[in-house]
Parts: sequence; structure tokens; C-alpha cells
Amino acid sequence: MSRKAADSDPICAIARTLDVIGERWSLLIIRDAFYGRTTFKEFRDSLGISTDVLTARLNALVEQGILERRPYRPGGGGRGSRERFDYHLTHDGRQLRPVLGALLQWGNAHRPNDYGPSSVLVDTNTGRPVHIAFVGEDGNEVDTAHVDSELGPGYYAWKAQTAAVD
Amino acid sequence: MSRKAADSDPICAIARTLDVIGERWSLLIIRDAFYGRTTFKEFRDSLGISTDVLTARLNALVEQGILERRPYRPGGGGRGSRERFDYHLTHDGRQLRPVLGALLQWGNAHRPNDYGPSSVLVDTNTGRPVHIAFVGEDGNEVDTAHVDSELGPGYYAWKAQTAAVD
DNA sequence: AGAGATGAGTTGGAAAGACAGACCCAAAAA
DNA sequence: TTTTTGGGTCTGTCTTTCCAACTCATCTCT
Repeated sequence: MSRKAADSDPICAIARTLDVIGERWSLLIIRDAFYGRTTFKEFRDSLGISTDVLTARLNALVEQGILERRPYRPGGGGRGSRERFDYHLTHDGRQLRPVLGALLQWGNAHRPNDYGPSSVLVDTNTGRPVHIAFVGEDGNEVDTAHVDSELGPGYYAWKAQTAAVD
Repeated sequence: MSRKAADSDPICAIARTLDVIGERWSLLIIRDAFYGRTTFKEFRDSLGISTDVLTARLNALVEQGILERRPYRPGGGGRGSRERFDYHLTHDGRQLRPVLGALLQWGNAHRPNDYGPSSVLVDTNTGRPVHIAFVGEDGNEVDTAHVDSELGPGYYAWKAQTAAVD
């Protein structure tokens, strides 16, 4: 993104997140990274993205701390072999899983394909399916229809700050 | 989006969702709609988006069934007053709340601003805060680190189908 | 009644981003 | 030795975005 929203919206966490992952291919690259793909070739083959754009996106995600670029030696790595890189999710990147989960769930529910869900999320401890939901302080699920936004402390702090400038 | 991903990826629900809401301003418009904004002017003033793009985005979201365009009469609606429209979330649109919630939560956690969270999500029944999480069949929260993707039935059905074509 | 102001756009031109495909270089495989 | 593979860069075209100016019908103020 990196439009002016970044400074006109320092206050909105959604806008800040979109500045990191809102570009056209970013979320699909991150999805692939969750599926275990790591190399340039794997991303290109999977996405059919043009190589210049892929280069740009990978570099941007590395810069943003979502992916980590790691050297590796293909084929076991002889002594003088050329350095190659692959891309792995960082901690911040792995925390995007709920974003992907929410997108997946909405797509399966509201834009189904003819075959049924092609990927499901499971609890690795039990092997049983999981879903994305709002959860209250007591740990109980809250129906999405009963969730609403309220202004938080940061809004009032920011408002007091900027009002002082006027 | 509306690149070829739509047909190369009929199989991926995330790609299908991004075809609906992946354009540059779409999610911020939807965020504003959740905040209660409805008119062209409210969106423009809030986002600072250029008007031609706003027109295009609103029309696209209406076409996708995320927003509904409703006529209203300004100033109470005299007899021959010009028709005006505003935009409201549809049912499908309202179901995007978890997507926004996940983006909000990631931004607050990993890209904090100097003031603290400027908006918080609450249960309208209790007024208490809620958060986004993965939940198992038993209704208990599952740690994101213990969630993984598996291929679903749709993947195998699709694969059998396309293998038959070869 | 006339002079702005307002809401919801349309139009035109410049800049940025995406796309497709050709090309490149080093190492590994045949 | 030739070919293939991985990871790109470079070009040229096409699409999207951005910015600013303009429109047009109503509403408001004087």
C-alpha cells in the first residue's frame, strides 16, 4: 500500500496491517508459505505470478518482517556452490494465520466452489477441525452478529494530542 | 483482483475471497461501513480516496453482493427531490467481520501505534471485549501455533476431475 | 430571487503497478 | 559438452491509481 493512509490513519490498526499485507499478491504468497512453500520457484509455479512482481513482493515482505530470507545450498551443498535463498515465515508472519483462516472461512461459506472445501484447518494435537470465531473473556464463543466496535483508549489519547495542536 | 487466479485457483477459498475484497481500498471501505458510514461523502472524507476510485470500488462491492445501494432523500425527502443513494452492508458483507477482526488484532499486536488500540471489539450483550481465535469442535479456544491446514474433500474431488481430463 | 454550498459523481492526464516474455548467469545434471 | 534449473533482471505494454478540474441538480443563506 504505502499510500497516505499510513499517516492519515496511524490510528487504525486495520490500515496499518494492510500497509504490510495489502498488496495484490502478498496474502497469496503468505498462504503458500503456510502450505510449506519456500523457494522462488515454488511460489512462481504455484501462483503463476510474473517474476519481477514476485521479486518485489518477496523483498517487501522480508523488509516488513513477515518473511525471513535464508541461504541454503541446493542438492546438499558442495563446497563452492552458489548461494541460494528461500523464504520462511517469521514469528510475526505466523501470527497472520487467523487472517488467512478468516478469509478461508468466508470463501468456503459465501463463495463455495463445485467441489467443497479444498483445505481445512485442524488442531494438530487432536486432528479435529477448528474454525475462526470471536471469543469472550470467559473463553466462550460469541456470535459475530453480537460483536461491535467501540472507540478504544488510543483514540481518545490521539484526539487529545491532535486537539492540542489546533 | 480479477486476474487469472479466479480460474487457476477455483480451488482456493482464500483466492476467491480476495477476488471479492482484495482490491486496494475495499477492506477500508468495508471497515468504514462497519463503523456506520453509508454515504459517498462519508467514505471519501474518512478515507481521502479519490472520487473516481471510490465510485469504482463501491460499484464493484455492490456487484459482488457485499454492499447494497439504497435510495434515500436528503433533507427529509420533499416531493420532487433528486434521488440519492447510500451503501449498506449486506448479510454477506456483515459476515466479513472476522476478517476485519483478525486484521485489527494483528495490527494492534504487531504494529502498535503510540497511543494504544483506537478501537476495540465488544460483545453487545455484555459490553465486554472479545478477540478473534481458533475454536475447536468442543467450543474451546485452540492456540494458533497448534493449527495447521490439511487438504480437504474438495481438493481430491477436483483432482480426480482434472486428472480425468488429461 | 440570486449566490454560494453540497452531494455524487464524470472526465482527462500523469504516475505507479502488474503482466508477458526475452534474456542472463552460475551450478548441477545428462 | 550441452542442457536444465534456480533465481532472478530488463523491456514494453496495459491497467489501476492518483490528482485536479468540471458538472449538474438540489439546498441554504441572504
